[in-house]
Amino acid sequence: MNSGPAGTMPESPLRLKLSSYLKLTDDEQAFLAELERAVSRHPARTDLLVQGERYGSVRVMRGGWAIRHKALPDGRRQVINFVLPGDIIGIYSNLFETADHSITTLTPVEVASFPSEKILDIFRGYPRLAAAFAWSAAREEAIIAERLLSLGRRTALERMAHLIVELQRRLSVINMVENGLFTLPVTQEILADAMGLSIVHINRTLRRLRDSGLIEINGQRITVNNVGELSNIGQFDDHYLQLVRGPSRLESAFKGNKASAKPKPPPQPKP
Amino acid sequence: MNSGPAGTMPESPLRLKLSSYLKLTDDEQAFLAELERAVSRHPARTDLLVQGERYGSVRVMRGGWAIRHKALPDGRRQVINFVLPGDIIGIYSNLFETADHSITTLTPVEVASFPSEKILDIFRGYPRLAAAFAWSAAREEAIIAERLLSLGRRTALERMAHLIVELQRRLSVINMVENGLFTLPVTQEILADAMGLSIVHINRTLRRLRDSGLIEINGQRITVNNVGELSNIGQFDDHYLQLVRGPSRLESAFKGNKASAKPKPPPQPKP
DNA sequence: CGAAAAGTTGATCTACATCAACGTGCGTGG
DNA sequence: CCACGCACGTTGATGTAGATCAACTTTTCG
Repeated sequence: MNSGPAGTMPESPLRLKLSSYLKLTDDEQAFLAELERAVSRHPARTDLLVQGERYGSVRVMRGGWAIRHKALPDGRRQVINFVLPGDIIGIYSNLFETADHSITTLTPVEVASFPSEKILDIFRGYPRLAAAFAWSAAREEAIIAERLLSLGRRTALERMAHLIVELQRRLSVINMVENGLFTLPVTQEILADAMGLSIVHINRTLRRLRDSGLIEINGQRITVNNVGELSNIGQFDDHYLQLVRGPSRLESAFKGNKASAKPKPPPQPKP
Repeated sequence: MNSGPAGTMPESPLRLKLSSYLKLTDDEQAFLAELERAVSRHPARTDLLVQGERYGSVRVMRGGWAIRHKALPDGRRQVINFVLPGDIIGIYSNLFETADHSITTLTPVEVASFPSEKILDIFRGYPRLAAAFAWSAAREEAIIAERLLSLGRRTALERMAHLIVELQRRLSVINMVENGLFTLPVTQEILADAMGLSIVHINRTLRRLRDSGLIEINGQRITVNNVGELSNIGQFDDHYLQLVRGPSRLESAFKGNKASAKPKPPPQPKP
């Protein structure tokens, strides 16, 4: 691993992702760039964080894939989520003493990190940015909740279909898909641990998807031939991914700026 | 349902919960109380929020039980989490346009709500409180992640054991358990939807736990006779619940206060 | 009190796990 | 440059946790 400010600073996937939610000012972009300045590299199959370990700092994935996973004492393992470029590792769970999960790289990876205390700076000085980070955290939770629905109520075939579509969508946002083709640097064992299935069953399920012509796989390259049908099978509803940028609900609050604080008529819940 | 400022203001479960993370100043407590001022009541089996619907405001559970759940188009349903007193409903997902899940009450419920924009006020004027809220959100995500581990890699018996211990612990923090006895206002159908199992199998699993003397059930009252054994069965590691209050990692940052980076005067302080 | 909701239990079915054996690509060291 | 080893993928045979179906009992509640 190799640390320190990077000489070149290419496009930041995080900025890309946050921009899909909120148009960032120059000031905010500068601050964001500052946060991502300390970059380090790690080879594939490295633990960036180990369950039970103390948190160090907040990490921002700049390139490569990783998984967030939890293990049972007897060795059974569950992959909670895939960590893709632009994802923030433990922005809030950093407030915990120690990690309740591990992060392991799947490919060589480029990670920026900044001390946890800077979160407070964001809160204080950049509330809009803080909201964007919060949005990103909410999105991540939504992804996990959707995965919970998969494991609880979808069949193996549906789960696989759903996962493939989800990854395709998430990667699209950061320009990592071309004509339905993208890299899936993942063994069947990892897929099994992500979907709560056995390796063998993953293999058979992928075979079914391949045989029906919906996807093609060559090594780590996967091509989605028919997103529509795949989405149908997985009962995929992309709402939870927050891909379309509606007019931000907070945009007005940001503009009027004074926000509220006191004078606001008691809200009327329960429509 | 009955809205507006409540005449009496008993102990706030949220304050209780946050206090387990951070000792709140008088000022912060006052602000928190202000946030919880607009209280409304809802009967059992009411939707507080429906998948696909627009978010209204941030809600704080003050009393009663609810579930957060997602449904597939064909009707299959997954309970994502149980919403208990002190839990905040959608603090960050409020930044989404519309909800990707539903919230439904299980019992009569008392809910406080405040407009989403106030989140910005918290960021700006009460960074410590913002951190406490973020901690609470991280804790909720940790609970969901642990549930994902359950559905993916634990057997039915293990899942049930784990869930019972989890609920017992969470309820303990807000003083809702007495000698291992607590109210579980939940049908077996809901348990089934939470554990990704069938009703019948939930029934048999509960029977096994009852027959082995680990728990007793009378209507909606459940008694845990042997937490230790139940924890073993469920491979329960309470780390993710963040129950023990270590010295907050940010405590020092809060004290030294200036934190780091570009010092910006807090633009919008307290009311 | 009567009906619907919730809980219970046995019989049977099945999606997925486990076991086993073999194929295949590839990185490393000789 | 080959070969050996090993991680990974594949496929068939068989086992099983949990689903489904069905019938019945108990509780809840208008």
